Amino acid sequence: MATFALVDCNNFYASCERLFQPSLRERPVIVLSNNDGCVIARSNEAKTLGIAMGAPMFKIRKLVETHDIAVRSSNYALYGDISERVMSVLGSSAPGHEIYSIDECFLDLDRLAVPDLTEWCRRLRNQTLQWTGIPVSIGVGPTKTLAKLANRLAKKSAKAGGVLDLVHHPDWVEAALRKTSVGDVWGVGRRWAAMLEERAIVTAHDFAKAPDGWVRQRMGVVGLRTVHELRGIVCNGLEEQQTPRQTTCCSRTFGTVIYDKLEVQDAIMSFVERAAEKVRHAGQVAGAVQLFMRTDPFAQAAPQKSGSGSATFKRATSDTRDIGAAVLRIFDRIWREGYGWRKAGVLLLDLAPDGDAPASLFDEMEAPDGLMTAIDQINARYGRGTARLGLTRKDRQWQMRREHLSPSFTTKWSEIPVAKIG
DNA sequence: TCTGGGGTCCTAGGACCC
DNA sequence: TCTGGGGTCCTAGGACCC
Repeated sequence: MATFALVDCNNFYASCERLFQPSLRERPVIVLSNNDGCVIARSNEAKTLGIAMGAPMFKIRKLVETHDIAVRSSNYALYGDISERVMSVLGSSAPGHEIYSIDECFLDLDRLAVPDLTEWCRRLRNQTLQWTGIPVSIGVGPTKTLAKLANRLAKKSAKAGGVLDLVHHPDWVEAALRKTSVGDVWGVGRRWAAMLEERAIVTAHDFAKAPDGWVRQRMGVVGLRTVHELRGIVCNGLEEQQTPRQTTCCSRTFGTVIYDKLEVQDAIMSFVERAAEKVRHAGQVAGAVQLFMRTDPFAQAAPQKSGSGSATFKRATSDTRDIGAAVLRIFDRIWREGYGWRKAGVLLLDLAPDGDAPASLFDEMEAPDGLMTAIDQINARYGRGTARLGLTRKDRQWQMRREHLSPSFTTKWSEIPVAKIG
């Protein structure tokens, strides 16, 4: 039987924040989304206090003050760095692994010959904690979906000690399925959960028993795969080598509503810079670009509007100037005066590896002038944004709020923590 | 006053072709 | 005027994930 483990970092962002600020270990911690808008990570204590995932900050301010909850703006440079450390510990522990997200990793334990898998998992857990400072939970199952499910239970149950193995305890599977509500199954989101519950399919166990034809019709092949995986039939294998991205996006909600065209243009041009940088870093070029913008959906009284447009490049590119010029044309076309714009974004589409981008037949190849490479090198050395094209102005009113940002402990020399002895 | 950002995959429907 | 089946490609939108 196949044996998958899912290793999941506990409250990952909150754990990262605590890593370099031990004083946070005695306090509940929450981490906020971009713009300090809503809660995206909570320590256990914060969960116990009733802070919901995704709760808007302005609605829980009272709770935060009352319980002296530590608040942090999200710091992805820090989390990405810690994630790499955790993944390298996990990756070297098992015959095969797949980094599934910033805080999750599937392991292939098929070929791992150990007498007691639970014991082995406990040791991996301790080792990860010791080497990286990040606590993890481990679920083991015959499919990825069941490993996920086991992981949830491992995290919730006190006596599991952070590890639950459903492969070597097949008699636990049914109880595990009964204990899990259908909406907590991997692959079942809000919409489908509501649809299923309406039809008295409430637990993962109910779902696993649903007839194939019905599931196929209501939820397509994706839903059917999930049902099969709950029954222990492998539909999703381990994807060891990560496939290159097909799209890259840079979008932001502005710190405030913006009416001024140049102001919006400014923001958009900085998204272009960032998105182009990303694809160059991945060694890719984009075949097309899309721009979108919208007003504030929460400002119900204000007139709502959204706009978008796209352009295809004659020759795929990662040059900020090409992309910027195309986006500017789209922007002029879709801009509407008199609306309070709140969010915009730039998507780069049809990404392909640089080098074998199909040139159009009659296009003379222009040699790259090296400007982009030079800019990237300067920024890699002296920090993002050191060298930029003159596409944007200095005052950036659209910029997001990050009022609770922790230092870049691991990614900036100037902010590295200092240990004083004596 | 204040509600994130960045992805993937699948499906339905339209345009077009033989 | 009306009449068919079968295929591909593309796009928009909807579902999901973290």
